[in-house]
Amino acid sequence: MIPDRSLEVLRAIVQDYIASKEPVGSKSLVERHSFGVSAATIRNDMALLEEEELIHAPHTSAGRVPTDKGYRLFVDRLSEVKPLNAAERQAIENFMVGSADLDETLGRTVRLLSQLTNQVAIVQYPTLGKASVRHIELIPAADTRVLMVLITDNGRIQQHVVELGVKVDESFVAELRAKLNTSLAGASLSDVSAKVKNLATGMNAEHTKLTNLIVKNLLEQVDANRQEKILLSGTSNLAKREEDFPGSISPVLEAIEEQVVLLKLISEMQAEQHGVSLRIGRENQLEGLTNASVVVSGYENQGSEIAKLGVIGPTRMDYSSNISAVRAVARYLTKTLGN
Amino acid sequence: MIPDRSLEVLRAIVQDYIASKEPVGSKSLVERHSFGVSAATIRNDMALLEEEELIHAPHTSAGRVPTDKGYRLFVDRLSEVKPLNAAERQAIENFMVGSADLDETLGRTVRLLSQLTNQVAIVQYPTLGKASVRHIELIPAADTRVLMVLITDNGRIQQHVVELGVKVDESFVAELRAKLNTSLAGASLSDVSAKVKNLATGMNAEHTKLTNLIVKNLLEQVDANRQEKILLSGTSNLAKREEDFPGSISPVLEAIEEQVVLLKLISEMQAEQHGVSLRIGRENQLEGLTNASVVVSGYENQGSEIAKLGVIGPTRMDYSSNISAVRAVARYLTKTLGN
DNA sequence: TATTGGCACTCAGGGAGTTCGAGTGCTAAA
DNA sequence: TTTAGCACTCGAACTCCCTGAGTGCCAATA
Repeated sequence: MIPDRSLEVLRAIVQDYIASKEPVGSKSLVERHSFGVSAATIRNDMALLEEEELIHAPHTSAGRVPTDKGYRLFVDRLSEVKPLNAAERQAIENFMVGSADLDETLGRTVRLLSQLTNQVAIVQYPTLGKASVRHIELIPAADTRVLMVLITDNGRIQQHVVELGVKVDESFVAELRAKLNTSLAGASLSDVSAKVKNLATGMNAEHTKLTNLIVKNLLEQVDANRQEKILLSGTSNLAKREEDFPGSISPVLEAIEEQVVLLKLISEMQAEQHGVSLRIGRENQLEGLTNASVVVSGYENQGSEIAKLGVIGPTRMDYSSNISAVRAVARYLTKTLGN
Repeated sequence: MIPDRSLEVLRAIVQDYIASKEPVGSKSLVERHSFGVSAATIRNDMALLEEEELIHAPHTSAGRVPTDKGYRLFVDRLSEVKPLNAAERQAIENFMVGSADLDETLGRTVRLLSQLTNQVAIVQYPTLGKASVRHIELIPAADTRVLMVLITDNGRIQQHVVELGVKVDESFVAELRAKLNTSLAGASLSDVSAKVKNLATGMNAEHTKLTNLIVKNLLEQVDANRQEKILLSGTSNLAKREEDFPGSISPVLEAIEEQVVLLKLISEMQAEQHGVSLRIGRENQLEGLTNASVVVSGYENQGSEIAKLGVIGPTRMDYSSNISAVRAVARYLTKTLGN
């Protein structure tokens, strides 16, 4: 395999490159680090690293730049996670304190994360998948419409207007509301479908029709699991790092504006070591994100992971800091939701 | 005042500059437009326009570029609003059809607007100001908490978790819910404060305390009028027009990320002619938006304006098209909400 | 008085040529 | 295996120069 010193050289290259944003050459490397060998030796090591496609020279007479593969090896084997400093911890505490409902908590979280990392932060709303029903509300909203509100035990509230086509009878709505809550309160979302099946038995034709319509909408809403929501913050941080994205930042912005794609991406990411998961450059397999890395971690409520949060930045990012920030914020959010 | 032909020259300069993105000179001007006079005459007119600070030369031997003042005169007096073409109308129809609730409708609207104009689109959520209460829901959410949902007749739903500090009695919550709805249903939001004043009379000490707590939260929510929400879309369009923003697009992105500031800005804008309102460049009086223009229009529900929508782009934008797009989308949204 | 042709002048942008220096790979010696 | 030495490469930065679009002004003209 690759000898130890060569790995040290890789580590040094990644660190210097992140700090200076300039391709790093053998000479400056021996100056800044004490390898105890000469530049020529380092050059041999670099040749080896290039062979392994861990680094790459932009042109003949230039220094080297880590490849995606090089960054990957770096984060997996060469970097240690930087613990947050006191100021950062304090910032987290301050930011999260006193948020009342889910919307506000997540809103604060995403802003916190973008400020902490100076990257684009994303926070996914809790998925309904493992949650259970806390309450269902039916509220006549206009002549022929009913507003259905579904509240789940992870604090999420979904609302949807159901168009019934005919004028609704308030007392019937109240009755249906009671029925739904009796049969569904506490039920896990995956069980809703079964439990609600025979709700209309014993009703007259019109009421059966209405009930089925509402039930259909309820199931849609439960299933609409995939229509997840994402919060974004710190887009302007991308523009500040413009030079890190060859060409233009425009495709990057486009990619992160496509919430559906973004959701798919982070859903696919499974936690690796350190409790975080990351995709580097082309690993994202997304056109616009070839020069971007994504760091995500899951956050939990009641012991089960409900959704993810993370940051997106240039492949040339400070992985140690960002990983620890994402991890810390995920933990704090889990803690906050626990109360 | 400024003679007619000089104004024609200004119009031509604005149009050519928007199309070509190059400073426009006297010669190319006479080539592209039939003024019936020579370039030298046009130069005299241009000197006049420069005197009036309507145009400006980036450097001695370059063509001219409109100033903010020049654009202003152009939109106010020289441009006619381009009607949308059939394809655009069709796009609007297609986009808006079949959206059920407010969230979805506004979400579609903002995406539509950004696609139509190729600019950054913003849509403000309906303000509560002139709305009235349709329904108030109180739902025990955890031992010591109650979820309060406020539904207004403009379709907006606000929710908030109230921490009561003590274990709540479900039947009392139901009773309070009934009371609130009896006294407030149909009441305009500005009347809520008065109508709710004596709600706690006749209750025992603990219930009085709880009631007041909930009422306090309700009023906060009603007052939290200013905590408006804004939807954004098409941020990547900014990056595509990067060259239109001298320096960097970063300050522009920062400005539009500051929702509070943005809200203040568009709230201040009062409709001028054509039913739209616009701010050009420095008229925004916002650091980051000195090279940006904002076009907004109000949309309505039940005959009164409830909020605004619009686009943000470079001062060098196609005002005619953008004004008509904003206006059309605002109308369609009003129509959609009317149903 | 308004318009025009003519003319000298300006200056950003682009291309060509040059230098500079950081960086490389290779080789032969330690 | 490491190192010193050396010839070589090539992007970045600089200078110099030219070009051409554009200007302002003036005297002649309609």
